[in-house]
Amino acid sequence: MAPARSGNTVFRAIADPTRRAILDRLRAGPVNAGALAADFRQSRPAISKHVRVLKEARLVTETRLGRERLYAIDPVPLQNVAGWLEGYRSFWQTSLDRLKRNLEGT
Amino acid sequence: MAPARSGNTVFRAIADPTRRAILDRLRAGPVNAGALAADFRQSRPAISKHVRVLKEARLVTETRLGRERLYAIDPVPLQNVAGWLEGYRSFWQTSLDRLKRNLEGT
DNA sequence: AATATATGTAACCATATAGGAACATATTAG
DNA sequence: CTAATATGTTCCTATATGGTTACATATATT
Repeated sequence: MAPARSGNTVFRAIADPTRRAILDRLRAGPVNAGALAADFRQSRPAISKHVRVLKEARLVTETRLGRERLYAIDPVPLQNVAGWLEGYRSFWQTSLDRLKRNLEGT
Repeated sequence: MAPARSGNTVFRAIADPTRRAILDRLRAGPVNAGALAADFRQSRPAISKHVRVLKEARLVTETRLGRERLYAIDPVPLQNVAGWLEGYRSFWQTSLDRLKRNLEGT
């Protein structure tokens, strides 16, 4: 497999619905691993591995507090995705315009 | 596996760098399968399968012209991703503000 | 010190994914 | 009709992914 350019890890990280849900959960504020896992139906190790992927993508930061670990969101790498999307914004604009024109009979 | 909510297929589709490259290529205009594959180092079947994933995500449309097939981009499903990102835009704004404040020593 | 708690890691499994070579199908050219 | 062309599909392989249970490690509690 390719060396996983840092850009790609973000796209890969958000590809999984559980990981997106974790990010959504972290938007409400930092939580420790146990509380986070409790919000999901998967096992704690499963969530732990998802968190690891998110950490590798720099989307989640970890703060150790005694035996606990607090996870918090870092949305900055998402700008990568936003940037990529920018290149398509004009396209879907014109797609919508075209649709609108068609609906209006030109 | 989960029933693959239509939203998720888009995230999954753009997770692969080759597929993003295909979309980027299609932004320059529609191409037929052969021309498209010629632009990549992978085999034609490999590209064909990537295109299939993109079609399932409704990101690519196919037009049959005799024995050729023209592929074109349909960026509309990307709005799904853009919409999801919106929920984070304010966050990275404040992240950057915080960084800026720190750099400015306040 | 001994026990309990919080959490990651290892080992293992099933399935998904990406890729290639060979084959099937459809359409156009001669 | 037959050959050539454009393209998808099948089959197979290797690796990645997501998940679980059992185990390891670190920190707190008593």
